[in-house]
Amino acid sequence: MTSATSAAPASVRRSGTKGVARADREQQILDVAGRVFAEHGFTATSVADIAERAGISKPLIYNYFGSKEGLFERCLQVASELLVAEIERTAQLDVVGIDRALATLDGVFRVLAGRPWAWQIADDATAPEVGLALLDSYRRRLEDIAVVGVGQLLTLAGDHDPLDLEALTAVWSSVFSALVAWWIEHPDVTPQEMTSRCGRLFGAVFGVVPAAPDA
Amino acid sequence: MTSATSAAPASVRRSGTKGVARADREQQILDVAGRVFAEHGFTATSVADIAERAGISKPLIYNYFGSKEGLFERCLQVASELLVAEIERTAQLDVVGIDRALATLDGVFRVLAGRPWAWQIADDATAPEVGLALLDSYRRRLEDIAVVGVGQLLTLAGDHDPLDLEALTAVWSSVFSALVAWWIEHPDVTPQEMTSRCGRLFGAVFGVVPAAPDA
DNA sequence: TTGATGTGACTCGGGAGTAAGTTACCACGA
DNA sequence: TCGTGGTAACTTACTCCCGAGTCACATCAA
Repeated sequence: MTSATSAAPASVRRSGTKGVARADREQQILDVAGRVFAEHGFTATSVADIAERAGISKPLIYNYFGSKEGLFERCLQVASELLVAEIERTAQLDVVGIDRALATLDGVFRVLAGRPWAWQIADDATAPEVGLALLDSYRRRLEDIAVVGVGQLLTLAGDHDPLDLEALTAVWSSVFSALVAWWIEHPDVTPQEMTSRCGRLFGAVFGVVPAAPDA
Repeated sequence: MTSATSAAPASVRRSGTKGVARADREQQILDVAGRVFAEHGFTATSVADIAERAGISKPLIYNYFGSKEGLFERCLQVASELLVAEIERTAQLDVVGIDRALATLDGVFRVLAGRPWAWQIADDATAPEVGLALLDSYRRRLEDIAVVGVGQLLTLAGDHDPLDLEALTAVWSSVFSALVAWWIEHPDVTPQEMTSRCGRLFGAVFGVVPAAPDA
């Protein structure tokens, strides 16, 4: 209708707005960036690659996020808020022991559906200086919660060694990461299926069948 | 004679051999490189950094290893041979279940003493193309062994789901990595202490006290 | 003297970051 | 209903620096 479309260059898009609002575009970039950062790590990821995958140009990223580090920080922030909120919510529930672990896993799987990179991004060994502080506080908050659950288990077993607590907490975090990583490699599996799978595995390992979480 | 050397600086060492044999120097470079690669990942590590930490110059590394990727591959190879040999040795023993897991951990901790990077290097998400094949075959050999042990546990619990086996194997590998990583952050702890710590933790988690390995 | 060990000083490509321009949407007045 | 500016969204085409890889040469043990 509007006249201008008459001799519009059908194939090649040139510069100029595409009618996408800044907020939407930022969201889209964050999603792509999070995925790529999680896959290759901060250093091995190039801004040009993110731009290409997002179907935009590099300067737009700099326009919206200032720098590669700024983009990474925003990704971390998104992931942090998402996960910490969910895990703190689960920690409020009055379940303990294995059932608490399962409930936490279940919540995280639900939150992570569609953006599984949010968990992986915290394990980046190549994160820039500025991100380290954020990363640390983020990890610390998650570990503070894990320590409580793990501590219950160890106390129950009569183990009061603080280093044992520290080590087992690290192990538990790692188990969590491994399950998420496995899930990412099996995209067809739903969060619900993951939770019931974890239930089975916990049962086999601990020799008990935990109560099924409300599915 | 040569004009510039007029005021020959007594302190600064210039070029020329330092009397170190190639084999020794290669070993030294591999050790430094493995450490740095494990810490920062392949991409985030610069050859110049490795050279500086080893107290030599960059071209010597290229002279001995051809390229950054070549150096990385050699590191992988060293780590692979070291660990696969030890784990296959342990797999020959006729212990099963938790005791087998403990025996494996014990052997690996002993092998890793002094070069803990050998385990971490396999988890590099930024590894170059050429290293990927090597990395995969390396991981696969370790996992083939892990699968047997994990399979015993699951079968015992009446779980015959192949995906469960796959997931739990990934978890077990991850537990292994976490314990090694924790150990690296606590350099004072001896391999023997690590093994007994693992025994305690396993006991707490599995609710049984496993037989102590021959220390 | 010869060959192994070793280095200073380069080249060159790739990726972070930038300057300046281009296009489309959207008020607002006539 | 139509221009018409103003501004937000977007790009091309750069600069610049850091790090991989190289070359020619220096030193020393035998």
